[in-house]
Amino acid sequence: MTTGFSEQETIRRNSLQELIKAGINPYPPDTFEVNVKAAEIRKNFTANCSLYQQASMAGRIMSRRIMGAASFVEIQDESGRIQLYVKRDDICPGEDKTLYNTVFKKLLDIGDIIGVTGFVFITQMGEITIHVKSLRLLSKSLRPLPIVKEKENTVYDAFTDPEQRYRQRYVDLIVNPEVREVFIQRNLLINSMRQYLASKSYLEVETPILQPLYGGAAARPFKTHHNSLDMTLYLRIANELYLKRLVVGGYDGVFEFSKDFRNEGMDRFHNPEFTQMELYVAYKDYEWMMKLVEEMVEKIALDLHGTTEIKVGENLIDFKRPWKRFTMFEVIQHFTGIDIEGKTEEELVAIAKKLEVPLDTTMAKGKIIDQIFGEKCEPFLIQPTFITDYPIEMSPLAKKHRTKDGLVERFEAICNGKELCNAFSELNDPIDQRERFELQLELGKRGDDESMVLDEDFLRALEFGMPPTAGLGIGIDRLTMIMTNSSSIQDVLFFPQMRPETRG
RNA sequence: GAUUCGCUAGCUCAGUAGGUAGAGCAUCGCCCUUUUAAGGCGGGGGUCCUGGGUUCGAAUCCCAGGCGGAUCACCA
Repeated sequence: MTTGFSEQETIRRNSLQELIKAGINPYPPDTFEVNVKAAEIRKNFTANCSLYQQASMAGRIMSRRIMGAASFVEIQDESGRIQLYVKRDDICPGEDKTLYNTVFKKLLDIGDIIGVTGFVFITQMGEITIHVKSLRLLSKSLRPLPIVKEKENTVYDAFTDPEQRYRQRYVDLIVNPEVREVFIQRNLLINSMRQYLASKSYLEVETPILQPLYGGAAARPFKTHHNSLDMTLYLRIANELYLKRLVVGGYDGVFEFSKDFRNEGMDRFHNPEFTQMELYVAYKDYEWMMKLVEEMVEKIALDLHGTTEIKVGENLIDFKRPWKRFTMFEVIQHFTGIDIEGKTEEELVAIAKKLEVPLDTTMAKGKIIDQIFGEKCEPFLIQPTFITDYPIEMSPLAKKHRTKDGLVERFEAICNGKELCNAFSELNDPIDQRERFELQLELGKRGDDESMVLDEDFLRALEFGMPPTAGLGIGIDRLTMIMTNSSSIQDVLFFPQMRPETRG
């Protein structure tokens, strides 16, 4: 054979032809009536009960134990696995035993999707099982599945190669049930958050992903081109500036679950596309927003786990309100013993050097402080903690602090050593905003390739007047990682970004 | 991008002075009508990631490249 198929693939393709010859459509077009799921049976069925005498269910064959004229098969549907008992004389009541002897035993394989009807009973070994009365092929599988076995909570031959798991997520989902669970949790999390926001009567909106100017965050963008307009467009790095335009427009509470794109390095916390939820509420400030974040995240933990305490790696993280709060200066003093308040740029450089915090020449005062915080404080903040009052230089969209010179009304929540969200009292003074953009342009000239660009239309919107507004951005992938105890962002994305597959 | 580890059958892995490859499961054949990592007997299956080099001979040693993981740098 010069087909390029493996032995097992060839055998399955031959079986497919045999099925067709036997008059069986391996991919039948009609519906199969399912009246119960595996988990439902396993949950409700007890010895001698009269439930599920006419069970009809469909799923994928995951294992087979053939004992001559009777067989045990495990099939898996969306809800889990259940055992089938397939007896020759039951599925072949007449003289013709072809369905069992040939079709079932020879032509069906692990991985095939079948539909069965029968009654539920419990075997001598105590396993809840469907005694099959009829069996039908619903879809033939042409590739061998990895066979994962388990006994006494030990898993054998687990499908673990991360490259294959991420590239062929469908296989990962079939054979690794805990993976499926992570994405169910992700969906519950998003639903919980959406429900919380909807209950406050905020409006869920959609804003452009393709933007002529990228803004709202400090990051490098992806660049693309629109043919008809013959213009450069950028994939959004944040939705902040568009959402604020909507607040100018008169919506007092808007939020968006958004895919954002940043053209930067990848590691276990970063994928080029990721999901954020951004929220803007008029007539509120960052103090108010902290309360909202605590309440919302606590609710999510309760909705997902029924408790505020979540095990993440070695740590037990408690989302119970209220969370600890420190100002940026306080937390730096706490971890380094140095009070950096009121220090000049030169003094800060010296302090960073003393603390062995690496700097580069493009870093101005704000970035140096952020760097010290990132090196010396952030990794050690395990329990959810609000850090407040950031230097103005690193927050060009935040409002100046009402009492503290040189600072803005901003907070981040840190959890498990990583930023969970970022929020501030939004800058709504258009004159100040223009000056801040101009400062960013200066930083750009100095070599900071993440500095923001000036958005004239956004300034025009602000000039019409934006109410005082509190804004929030919260990383959905990061929050999902914490809530599902996942150590890599790739484990909470169905299809993490990968280089193209190569074949030698 | 840097450092480091890995890449051998469908899956998980072994391969030990360099002598042209092995196990378990899966697969194929036979036996077995309540088994469960079913069992018994027998069989097949591999561009050893790719390309060079050293050598009589390379999965194994050397060089270059590909892909992935981990750590670091930038960032959420």
